[in-house]
Amino acid sequence: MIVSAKGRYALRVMIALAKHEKDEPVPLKELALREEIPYKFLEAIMCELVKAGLVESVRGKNGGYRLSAPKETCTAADILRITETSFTAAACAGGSADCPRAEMCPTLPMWRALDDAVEELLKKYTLADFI
Amino acid sequence: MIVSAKGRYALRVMIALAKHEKDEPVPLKELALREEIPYKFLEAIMCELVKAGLVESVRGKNGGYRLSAPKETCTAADILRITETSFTAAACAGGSADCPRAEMCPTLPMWRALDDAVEELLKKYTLADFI
DNA sequence: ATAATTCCCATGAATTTAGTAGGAATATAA
DNA sequence: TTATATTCCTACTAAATTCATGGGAATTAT
Repeated sequence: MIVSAKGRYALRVMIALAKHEKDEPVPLKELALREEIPYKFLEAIMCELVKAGLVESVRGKNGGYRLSAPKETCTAADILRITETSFTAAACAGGSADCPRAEMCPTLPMWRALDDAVEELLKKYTLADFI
Repeated sequence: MIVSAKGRYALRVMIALAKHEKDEPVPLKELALREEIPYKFLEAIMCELVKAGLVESVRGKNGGYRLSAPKETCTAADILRITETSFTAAACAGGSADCPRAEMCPTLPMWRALDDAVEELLKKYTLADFI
């Protein structure tokens, strides 16, 4: 029930990008160095962020990454939803409830409520708030 | 960021014990069978619950387990705090903040707030509420 | 004594998370 | 056009954690 390193790295990198006011993209090399995140691991994370549309990439020389939306509109929830393989408290609380006990499970409402509470809280923090 | 099987098992077993109105203890064998939890795994879980004082054990023949407090006073937070090896959202948010970045970490307040929100919510659910 | 039980310690299997490696594709600039 | 800096893609390995099992000692009612 802990946020993964991947998720924390992603948040850190997004904050770093948010701090970078200029329009020129920031290369991975620089991000990895400055934020002390393993280069290749971060590469995989950036790929997910790009696919999710949170970040834009520019290929080739002088390329790199930049936020694809203003820092005021990107929330911690947006980021962690992508990096956390399971963003829910209990697997059964998710949409694909394959738990055979789901029907009569007395705790399901609690897991749902927990998910909602977490989501609500994380939505309150935008990248701008961290700067 | 998911609640472990161990935690869910623990909650289920505690609910089962709460349902058992009689004063006689319920043996592990019966609990494991009824709740479809691997016997030996549950044994380890019960051991932790006993050590934490949530459950009383009676050894020897006709022995077993029973709640050590009324079902109205034991909350989901009490149970999960014990079974989840990390009950916090981010390791750094815990008391033993060994993260070298803790000083200047912009996200720490969020992790703290998240922990608080989770704890508050889980405290609202007592064993009695699940029955 | 016997049987039913909890307790304790050690080990193994499965899954997930974290991190690494190599090279193809793309774009800039000299 | 060639060198260089970059992202993108696929596969793999290592480490950690979670889940589960096994064997037997201690305890207690009958």
